[in-house]
Amino acid sequence: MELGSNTDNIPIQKKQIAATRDIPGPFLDHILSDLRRSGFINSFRGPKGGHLLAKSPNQINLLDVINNIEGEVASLEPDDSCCHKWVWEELDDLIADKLSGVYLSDLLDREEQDRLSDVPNYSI
Amino acid sequence: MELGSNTDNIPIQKKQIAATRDIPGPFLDHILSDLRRSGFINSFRGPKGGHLLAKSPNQINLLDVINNIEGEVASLEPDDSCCHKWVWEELDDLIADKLSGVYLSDLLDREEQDRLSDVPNYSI
DNA sequence: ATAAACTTGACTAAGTTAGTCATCAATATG
DNA sequence: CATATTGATGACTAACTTAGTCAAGTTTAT
Repeated sequence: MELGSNTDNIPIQKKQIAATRDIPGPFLDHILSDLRRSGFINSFRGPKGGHLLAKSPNQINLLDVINNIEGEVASLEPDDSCCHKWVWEELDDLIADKLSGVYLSDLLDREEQDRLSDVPNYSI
Repeated sequence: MELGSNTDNIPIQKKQIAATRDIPGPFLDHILSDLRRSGFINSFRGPKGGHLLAKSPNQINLLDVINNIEGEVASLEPDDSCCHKWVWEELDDLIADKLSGVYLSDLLDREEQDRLSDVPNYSI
């Protein structure tokens, strides 16, 4: 989200992400590492280093992110003859369909929407 | 499933369920206990005791079973203002919709279907 | 050269799941 | 009415996952 909301091409540093999104720094390392390995972000070392989204937010959907980072949503083995597998397969398909239709840009839009509708109250 | 496939009104014993469905006896105790507490089955003690479904298989759907036994599918607290909650809410609704449409009778039908189509092969 | 940043991997604590095990409670039957 | 058969319950355990911490590195702008 933080990288997606960054419109200029200057890398954003871990410290800023951690502070803004309230994620412990050392844990954020792992998240960034996962995103990097999966090709969602590019990272740059050294002073003035940081992280940039590798694709546009409207080309990144939740199914891709989850599949790449946590392993397949549908974690049933093909040869798994467990009873009633069909229910879980149908459910997996449903979930995959839903998630593949939600893009990072949707999350960003919604966040902006929520921020705007959060009307400040000045009454005493 | 085992209780659902029982058409006469004679209670089925834990031992038979454990053997047919390949579930360790002591673990089955817990499962039966959960089902009993949630009102899905009635249990009878003593010799000739056993377990019976409390409702007809077409009145038991997966959402009810899961909600009663494992707690709500949608385990988000109402006051949880976590970011992007809306995605998970929409997903929860989708899953609940799907599961509420799958009845124990559906599982039983499908199992019977699979059993029948499992054509034995007598070729040498 | 050096300090600011990212990189990696080993470790840990809490929570969940799938069990085991011992003990108790109810009841059909001789 | 004794007793074997069956279910009921709760304390415990092992494996796995998740959300982290921490201590080394490596890279690079200045």
